[in-house]
Amino acid sequence: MSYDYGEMERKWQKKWSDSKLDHAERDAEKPKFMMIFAYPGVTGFLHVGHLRGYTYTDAIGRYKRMTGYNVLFPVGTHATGNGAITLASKVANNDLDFIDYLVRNGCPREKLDDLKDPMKVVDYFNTVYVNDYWKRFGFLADWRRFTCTLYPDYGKFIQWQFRKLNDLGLLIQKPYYSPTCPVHGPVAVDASETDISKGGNAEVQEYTLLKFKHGNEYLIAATLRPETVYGQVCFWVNPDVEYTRIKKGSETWIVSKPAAEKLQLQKDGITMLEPISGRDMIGWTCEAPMIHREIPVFPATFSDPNVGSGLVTSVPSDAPDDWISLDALKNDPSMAEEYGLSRSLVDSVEPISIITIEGYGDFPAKDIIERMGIKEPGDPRLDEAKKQVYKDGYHIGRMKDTSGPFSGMRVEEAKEKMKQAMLDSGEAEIFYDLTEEVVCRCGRPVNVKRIDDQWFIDYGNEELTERTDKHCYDMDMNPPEFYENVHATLRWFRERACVRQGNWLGTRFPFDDKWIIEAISDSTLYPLYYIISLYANDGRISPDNMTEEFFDHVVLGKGDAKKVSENTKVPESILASIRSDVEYWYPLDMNLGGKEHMTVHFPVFLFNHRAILPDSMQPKGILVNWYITGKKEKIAKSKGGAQPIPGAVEQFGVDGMRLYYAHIASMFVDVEWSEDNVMTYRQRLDRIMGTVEELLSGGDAKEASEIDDWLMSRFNGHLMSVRKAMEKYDLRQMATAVYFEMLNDLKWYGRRGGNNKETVSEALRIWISCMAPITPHVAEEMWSLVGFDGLVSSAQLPEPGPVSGSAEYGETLIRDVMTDVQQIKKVTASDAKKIVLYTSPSWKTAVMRIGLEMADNGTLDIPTLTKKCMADEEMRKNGKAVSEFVKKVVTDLTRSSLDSKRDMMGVDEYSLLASAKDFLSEDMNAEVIVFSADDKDAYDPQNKSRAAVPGRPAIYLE
RNA sequence: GCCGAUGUUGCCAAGCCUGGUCAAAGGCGAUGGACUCAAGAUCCAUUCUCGUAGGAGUUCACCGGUUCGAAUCCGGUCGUCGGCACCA
Repeated sequence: MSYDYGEMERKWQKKWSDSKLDHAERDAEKPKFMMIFAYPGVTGFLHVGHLRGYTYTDAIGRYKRMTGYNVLFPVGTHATGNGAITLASKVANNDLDFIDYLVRNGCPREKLDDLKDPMKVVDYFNTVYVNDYWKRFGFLADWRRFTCTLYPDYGKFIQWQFRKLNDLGLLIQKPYYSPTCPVHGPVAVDASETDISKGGNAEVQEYTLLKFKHGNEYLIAATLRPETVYGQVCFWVNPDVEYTRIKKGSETWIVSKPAAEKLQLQKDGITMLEPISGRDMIGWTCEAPMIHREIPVFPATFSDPNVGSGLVTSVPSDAPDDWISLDALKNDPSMAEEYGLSRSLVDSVEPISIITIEGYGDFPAKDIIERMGIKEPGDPRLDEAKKQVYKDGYHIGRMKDTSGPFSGMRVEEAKEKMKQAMLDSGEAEIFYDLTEEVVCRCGRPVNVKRIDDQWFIDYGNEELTERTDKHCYDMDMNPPEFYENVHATLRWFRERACVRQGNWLGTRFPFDDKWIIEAISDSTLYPLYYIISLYANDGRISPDNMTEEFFDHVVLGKGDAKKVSENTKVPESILASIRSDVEYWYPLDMNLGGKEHMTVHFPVFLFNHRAILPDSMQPKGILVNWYITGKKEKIAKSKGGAQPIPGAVEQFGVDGMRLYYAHIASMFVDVEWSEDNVMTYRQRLDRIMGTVEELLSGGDAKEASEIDDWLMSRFNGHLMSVRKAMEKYDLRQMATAVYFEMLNDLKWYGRRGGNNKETVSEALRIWISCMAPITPHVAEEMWSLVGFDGLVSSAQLPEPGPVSGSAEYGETLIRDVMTDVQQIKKVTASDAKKIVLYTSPSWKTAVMRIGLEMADNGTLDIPTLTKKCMADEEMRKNGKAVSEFVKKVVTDLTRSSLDSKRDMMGVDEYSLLASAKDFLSEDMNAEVIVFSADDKDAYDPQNKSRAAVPGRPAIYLE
């Protein structure tokens, strides 16, 4: 049996929309709940992983709606950055893989021409996200409020946000070092390669420039390892390279020509002087920084004028290149001769051991060379050797006692300290360089340039950090680990570059429009904007109206309404309405996002709220969800290999997928996508629909019986656990109760002959209401099938009625008996034709009752209970059996919950089993006879009745 | 390396905070049975090991500790995953 979910989905989505369920309007009568999921970046088609978090959001919103809240659930997209530009350029360049990806995901071919324009790309995906994903999934989002970070009105809001940050002194300017094309300015260096034609994987690396005094000029070496200066024994110059002198302030430096050009980009007051050949410098001595020793200048061909300064200080102990080059020089007398170096000078240079690394000897460089079998300078494996020894040294190394005041420090720490010491004494400077050659798409070389006027948001501000941190304690964050860790993350934040130049989409920086506000910084305060976007979208206000004064008024309540109205040309009534909306909806109650947001988006979201908005508008909750993964790796949008959403929806149905997301795992673990798993959820929905149909077509017992009490008690219990679970947004626990436990209970109800119309109807009302948050379409379908009024989506979740332990206990007993019989059958491998049950003798029940009373008063122990029992004459006759049973009862009562025992005592087991005789007999296909163990005439050939205790009838099979 | 998360019975995944009712929920898969000409779906049962009476034994990454008692608390080790900044 299979249902047409597609038709069902369309039908109910239309009804929701017709009854404006998706509209959220201020309603002072109702408590509000405002929620969002972190809007996605416009970078391609979404995959089944994204819908996980979105589905949680909608389900939570629907639940809140059904428990009395007025819910605002707006959506939008984030298109800032170069994503859309990249996509557009791929289309423009006729990238066949990419075009295939578009078409495979449902993009019509005739649309392709349009998509050469980045803005059209954004529009296209905005439509796809809203129509093909969110609406298709049945979300009750308020579509009228949709916004995108590239909309002009959104831009106005962001500019206002930056004005406020500036007012608060949180915008600061300081130098920043960025890869820059001489013509196009700063460029983005990343693998997507929109700005550059070569070098997408390059990174900016920080070198320490060390100054070696020679006469009244300086040889400049660049190093990544300032901590090794105590091991310097000589200096390398490439004899075949022409270097240059430069004027740096009042000093004269010697560096390679490319280095001189790069330095001009980063440092002030540099002028080029005359060149000098490397060969001429060989045989000089110079004074090494920090250690202030004269060291000789030796020839080395490995030093590359394009890397660093083109000059290298030599630390043979820890640098494989240095070790092997020194070795070569020592072992080849002709080489020394060629450069006029004396034998004794060369021999006098001995490596100094400076760092101890576990697994290495005194000279790590030597060890690694030998281990890798490297024999001579120029071996390409030296690069790998260098990386390895650097890495090990940095992470696990310690400075030996040859390192002066830095002796004993961990390398990691010594590195910073030594660098700082040399910077302070003027013996060193900082220099940035790229790890590989980068070429702009215009063909010109990209180098690191100092930008003096880079803007930052000062997240390092102590006062702000303190206040934000404090607010976090008042928030509801899930998982709890995030609540714990967010404080450390907030403290870790420093200044963050918030604007950039170049080929990017985004909002212009309000104080200098050569800058564009970057992607993280324009997506921090945006939930607030959804309240205002409603008015911008329907034309009641336009971007021109949205001045600083306007936002100050509607968001912060500043200014006189009349004046603001005059200045902004927005009617007073509109201003008042927006202001009331803001006051009603804000703060945001829940912000849901994927785990990648924990260290970036969520903290800046919190910082900006705390900085700009008053106490009453601070966010209340954050919910983090984990991923759906592919085999082995995260399903990435960019890879495009994941199953397209529309196809998945076709295959599994929206509700099947929604149920899958809700139930497959806790929100806080990654889940591997598996079509088989999703399919089983779809089948479960089939089964549920079938069960409802069966229940409706059943007869009517008129009189309610024990099984009806049982079912209602169970359902009330489930209803309570559903509410409890949803308090914590625990959709999984909720789904377990609704789609598994409740279904099983209904099956059992039927199996036990339950068919009272009223009970069934009441149970279905509860059941279907509980399904509405997660599988709303199926719920609506069944709701109307049963004949309930209106839409379940706008109904209220029933309040749970009483739960009766004793009503539930009876069925537990019957199931236990059935399990035990199965168990015995299995062990004895027999197929019993006759099943005899013996309920507990009354004296055991009496002992249990007395024991329970004592446990209630806390006076339960073995001797006292024994004494109390022996006071009874009847019991004394069974003396030995009683004392043994007392022991059992006492351990039993101390271990298990007293409630369950109380429920047990409230039931007459004999009549219960007797009334279930027919059912048991039929179900187990055997004759069933029930005796009380008190019955002297009972049929009991093996004296099994002895074993009977309360809650556990004895069983005899034959 | 630093910070964080995580390791449960064939697989997925609850339980862990708040120790006992835990051989450990639920789902998937598998096996047997019912239904069916048959397949699928559905329903029932079983699914760590042993066991001709409802029991016993050994388990929750590994080692050690606390406790009358540990999957749960503490310490250590190993493995896996994520973040480490201008990237959304």
